[in-house]
Amino acid sequence: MTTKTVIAAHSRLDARRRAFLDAASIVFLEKGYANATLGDIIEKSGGSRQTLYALFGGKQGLFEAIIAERNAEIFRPLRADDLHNRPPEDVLVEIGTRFLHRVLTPEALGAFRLVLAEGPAMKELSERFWVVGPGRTVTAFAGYLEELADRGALRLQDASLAARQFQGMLLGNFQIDCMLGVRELPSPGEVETFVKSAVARFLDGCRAR
Amino acid sequence: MTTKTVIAAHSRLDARRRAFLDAASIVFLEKGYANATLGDIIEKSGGSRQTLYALFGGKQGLFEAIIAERNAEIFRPLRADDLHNRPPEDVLVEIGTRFLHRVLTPEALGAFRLVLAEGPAMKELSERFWVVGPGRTVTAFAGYLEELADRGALRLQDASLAARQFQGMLLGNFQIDCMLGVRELPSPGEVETFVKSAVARFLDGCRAR
DNA sequence: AAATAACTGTACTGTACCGTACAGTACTTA
DNA sequence: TAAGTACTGTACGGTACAGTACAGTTATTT
Repeated sequence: MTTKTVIAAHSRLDARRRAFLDAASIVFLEKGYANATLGDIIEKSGGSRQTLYALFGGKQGLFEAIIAERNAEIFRPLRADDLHNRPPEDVLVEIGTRFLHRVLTPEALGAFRLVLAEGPAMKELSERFWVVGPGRTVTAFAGYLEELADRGALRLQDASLAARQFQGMLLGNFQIDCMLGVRELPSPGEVETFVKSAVARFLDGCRAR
Repeated sequence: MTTKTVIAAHSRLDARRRAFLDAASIVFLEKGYANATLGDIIEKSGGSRQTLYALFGGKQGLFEAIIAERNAEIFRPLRADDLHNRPPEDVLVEIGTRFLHRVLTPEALGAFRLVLAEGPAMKELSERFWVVGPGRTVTAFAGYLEELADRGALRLQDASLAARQFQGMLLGNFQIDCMLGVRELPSPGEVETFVKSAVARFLDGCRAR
């Protein structure tokens, strides 16, 4: 078996894989895990049942694969190289805005809801989700706040606590309201206003006395 | 049919109703809507399938009934009469603590998760949930903040915005982490520390400049 | 062109479970 | 105690769907 064979084989399998993942992503997000049927997914993907089982082992395997992928996409690190020597206000506003724009999309909210719904039944799934998701971002915030505190730009007793408060403030009711479907997604303008206000209040709160 | 008859009949039906609600509550919270079976619930309740259908009309009717009940319980108004002329710090800390203790229970988190999970499939359920739940509490916070602003105790551009930030800060990652099951419920001490810190930061943030 | 790998399509099995029907049993009231 | 009400238990219909078996078809390599 030559290298060429392997590559060709891989690219063919990978194309099928992609088709399944894309189809499953749509169907699961639309109907939820339990109400999504493999028939729906197979039809939409253009593939066959047999191949699905060969690639993912079954419904749950497919589900976990799409959650992992969505997750990597949604929570991939926020680039912040361009913000190096800017004042904390600017940095937090900028990062906060990017964060919210990432999280407040139909796909991200849908993925979150799926994990919440199936969480009790798939424990390690929610753990993996948390580690690369909310856990990672809050750690990143905490790191930056710690740095500010070390430089004396802020007074903090507990950077991790502050980071959790900050992240909560940002997500605030946006996430809940949007997941519940009681409001549409905020416009970029609304996000910006909200973040600026939150950052100002937060930083002033950290500087008082 | 005399009054006595009616009362007696009611109390009998009500006892059955209770048994079903209690059982369903446990089973739904444990397994999620889709994975909970009526068989489980009937067995646990000690009642019969027939009576379940007579009382609730089916699975969804039962589900909505338990969500409504849980909701009324979890989000019943927080009494605050005792806090009348206390300083804002004390009031917010006290109310915030009570709020968190209400929301951070297995039952409340479970109900929340169920509604989030089934939300898209049951639209008006999530709306009703929001109105008496998160919506009501954020409105209450906004009202109080507005009052403080009118008295000049605080400077606020937008009380509703501030209330959403405050509520988000409180729930912060507690709610997410606990719903995902990646941490245990916080101890009363941890809640208190967290709320005090959040309130201090928030109020200082509202007073700066 | 032969051989093999990568699929597709259909059909089937088995099971789980919602909802209904019905016949029977306990409790309540008069 | 008779009449009615409030149930229970079992059994069954119907359906939906995950997973498997297998025979056939198209691409890829040599």
